[in-house]
Amino acid sequence: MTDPHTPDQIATPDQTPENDASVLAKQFDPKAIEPGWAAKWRNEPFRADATSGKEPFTIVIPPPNVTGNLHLGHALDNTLIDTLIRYKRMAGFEALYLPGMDHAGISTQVVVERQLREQGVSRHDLGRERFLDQVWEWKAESGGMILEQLSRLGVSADWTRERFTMDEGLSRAVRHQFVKLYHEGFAYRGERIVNWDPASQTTLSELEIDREVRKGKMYTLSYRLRDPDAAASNGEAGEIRIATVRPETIFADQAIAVHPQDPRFAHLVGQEARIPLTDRYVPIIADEAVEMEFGVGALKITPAHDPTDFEVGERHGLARPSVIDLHGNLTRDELVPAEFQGLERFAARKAVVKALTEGGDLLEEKDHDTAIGLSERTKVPVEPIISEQWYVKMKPFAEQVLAGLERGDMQLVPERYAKVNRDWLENIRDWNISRQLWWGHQIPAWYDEQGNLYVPDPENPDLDCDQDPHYAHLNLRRDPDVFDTWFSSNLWPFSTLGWPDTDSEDFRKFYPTQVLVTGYDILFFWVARMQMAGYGLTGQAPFSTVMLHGLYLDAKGQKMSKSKGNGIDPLELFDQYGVDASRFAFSFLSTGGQDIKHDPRRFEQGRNFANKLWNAARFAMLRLGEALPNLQTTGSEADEALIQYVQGALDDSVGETLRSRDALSAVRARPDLTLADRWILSRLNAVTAEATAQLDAFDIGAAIRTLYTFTWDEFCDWYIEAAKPALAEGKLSTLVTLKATLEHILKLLHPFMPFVTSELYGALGHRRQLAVHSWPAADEALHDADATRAFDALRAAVAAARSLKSELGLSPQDRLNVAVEGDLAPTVHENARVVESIARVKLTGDLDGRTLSLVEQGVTVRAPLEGTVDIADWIGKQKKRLVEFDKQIKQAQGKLSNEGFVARAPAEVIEEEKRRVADFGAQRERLTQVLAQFE
RNA sequence: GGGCGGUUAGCUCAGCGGUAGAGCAUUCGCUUCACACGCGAAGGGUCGUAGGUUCAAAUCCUAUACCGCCCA
Repeated sequence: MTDPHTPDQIATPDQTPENDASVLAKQFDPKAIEPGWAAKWRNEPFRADATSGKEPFTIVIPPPNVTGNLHLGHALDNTLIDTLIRYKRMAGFEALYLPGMDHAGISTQVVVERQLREQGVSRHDLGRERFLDQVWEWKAESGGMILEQLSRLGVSADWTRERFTMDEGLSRAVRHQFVKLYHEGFAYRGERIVNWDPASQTTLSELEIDREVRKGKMYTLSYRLRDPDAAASNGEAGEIRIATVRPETIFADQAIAVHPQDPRFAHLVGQEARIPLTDRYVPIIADEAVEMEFGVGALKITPAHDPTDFEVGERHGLARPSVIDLHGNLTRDELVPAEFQGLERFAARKAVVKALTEGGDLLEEKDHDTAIGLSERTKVPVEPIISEQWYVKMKPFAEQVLAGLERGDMQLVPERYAKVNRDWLENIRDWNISRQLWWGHQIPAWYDEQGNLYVPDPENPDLDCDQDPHYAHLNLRRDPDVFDTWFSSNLWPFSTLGWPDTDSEDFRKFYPTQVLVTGYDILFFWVARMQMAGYGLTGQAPFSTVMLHGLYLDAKGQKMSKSKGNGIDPLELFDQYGVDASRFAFSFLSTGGQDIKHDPRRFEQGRNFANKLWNAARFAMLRLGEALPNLQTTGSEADEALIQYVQGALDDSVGETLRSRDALSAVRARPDLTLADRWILSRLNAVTAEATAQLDAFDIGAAIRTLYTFTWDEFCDWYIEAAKPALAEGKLSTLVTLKATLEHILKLLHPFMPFVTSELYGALGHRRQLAVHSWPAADEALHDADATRAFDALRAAVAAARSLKSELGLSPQDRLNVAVEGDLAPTVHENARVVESIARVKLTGDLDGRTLSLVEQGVTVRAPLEGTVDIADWIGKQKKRLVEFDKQIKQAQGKLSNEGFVARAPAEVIEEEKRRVADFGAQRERLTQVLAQFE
């Protein structure tokens, strides 16, 4: 176990003479720079300008719960959002990242109630008004910590536009929504079976319930038939057997149901049977909802305590008395035998089972896995009860969304979620929007003493009915319930932008938004409801792209949860690896909406990468600093500008000089560019185009992988190494290439790793922060195929020389003499200095005596046979290569001699195969000669 | 019961029709004047299984096994 806070992670500046103030520390220390930038971005927010002429690019934050702490899901969401926002801002859009929070009805009320309980006070002791004061007080003091935590992530949000679902404007939006829905006939009151949470004393929507399979029992009960001679069905004469998992509800039974096609029971339909432990008889009915295979084929129907039974009851006109109260206890209703009255539901089950057993009515008890519903907040099993609630008709809105999806108004990324989205909308059910809570938007509905309903006038929705002069003669009482939390967050993309004032500047400029980024787990909860509200209230899709990412799982692949205690705190990851490293990991891990299994190695990779980038910049600054005093002005204006550009890196009094883009176009035309310069510029162009395309396709993972590989494997490992000789002599065009390429890379990486890139960009002498600079454009003029081919030969020669040194057991310092032959040998010789410097060898014209040779494409590298090489082993390896060459040649020739291939494959693929035959043929030939020496 | 995703090197994962990749781990050599959070060299995979389509399949189709998720 590593202590994340050990001081050995901390850079120690001024340790060596080299580390004077003008030079970067040897190791990147995130802690030294992150707080400054985070504070800057929090205190001087990226304000989006609603009056600018730029094209808008808007993303609204998935509002975190005001009660919450930052968890990895938030960190992932907001990293992806910020990456897109920073990219688009640099690319010239009026980018708006709108932050805010959700009041989170149940969660918040539960938190505050728990605190009160610790003081021995219940919310009822306080009363509604004082309780709400308490909640607001709590919110002001300790709520909303999450946004402070979020700002550590370095998000470039517009904090001047921060919103809360219960602030004034958003509350008004919620009221307008309800009033409109009511008067248009979409919002209605209805008696339905609802999911009741006996712990929090409120109804819950389907989505707020976790289904869990638990071990339970299935009981087979015997109900006596009124006609004792009736033929046996599934038991003895005079009885019917039924199966149930909830024997405590038998007192509310209204019928026994069998399947209409079930031959076992056909003759019993219409008969009556007696409920055990009572004197009450219920009819035997036939209904399609019964599964013949389930249990013993017959079920008791208890409309008040089961959703399916409720529907059966409706079809058959059954009464629906209830025997369980709101606290989950059996009622004191006369239906319930006295001995069971008032018992808690699970205690009641035991007591009823005991009584049934004693009475001989319980025939069988067996293990049965039952799916039960748990309140996702309180974890208590929900109780289906009948209650009058507010509902919204969803079908008409779902149809609008479906039509919109059909038209292509919205794109889902990854695309496969479009089907999930559609399927859910096609099977939509009405939405229970009332909650028996106090914390939330109280429903703007009033009742008079006769129970008549009053809802504000659509012309004046803001006026309470009890303030309305029209109703002055009435004694109105307001509905005590509040709306479901999602009845406000469904408005989030436009309520935050001023709706219902559709003329407001923000609404006109920034709505509809462009992208919505969130986890697929709230596709139904939130995304679909925003879609419906968007079409229903604003007439358009609230966003054009829905980007769904996977769930962040623990290292074992399990969902993180408080109860499991397997949560990983992102703040600790920030402490241990740095924020840039963490953002790197999130981006790197996000591919195609796949779930993400936590892997600390990805964070290490990010930390190492940030350090690599830091050191590349450190190197560049050291070289630029050394070179500067010796840069002689040639009098040429072009040179002068480039010298100033180099100087700008070190002296911020020079300020902005040439922009790196202009430096690139100026330097690319210079005839004295080295091969390495031409190569890296060509690669830079290709990578810029590639990463930009990947970002435009919302493939953030692919983009960071592209940039990581380019920065480390090409820029650091090859370009910097190859540039060292030219830099050592202060060559202007290479100095400029180095600086401009580095700056270009910092820009490309900035959306992903904003801290380290901003810091380094500043260290290079820029006063304006990197975030407000332009996204680099790919420039085809930099493309240089010849340079790529030649540099590849150089790399092959270097790799071969290094390999030889290793085979010969030489230490890196040993200057091995090597000779290079082959078609591309002239290129290698032209760049002898570079090869010698990188591979630490000496190129010689020819070598006497026995040699060890490595054959690569275009070049063969030979070295004197000395040192500790195991010849037999070496020959073995070369023979293996020979076999590999043969295999490749045969494969390619096979294709070329295949008529179908030659006739149908694209020309360039055929060319490629021909080239391979030639290349491998040549290598094979050279290798054969090499091996001949040893025969 | 319906739907979706996954199965690729020891581990965690990219790649998703045209020569099997990364990080970590492993072996060997290096304090080489940016970086040991580093540099260099090397070993390691018949891409779950079985069919099919195609000139060409890790990649497309069908079936199947196992793992996971969603809906009922």
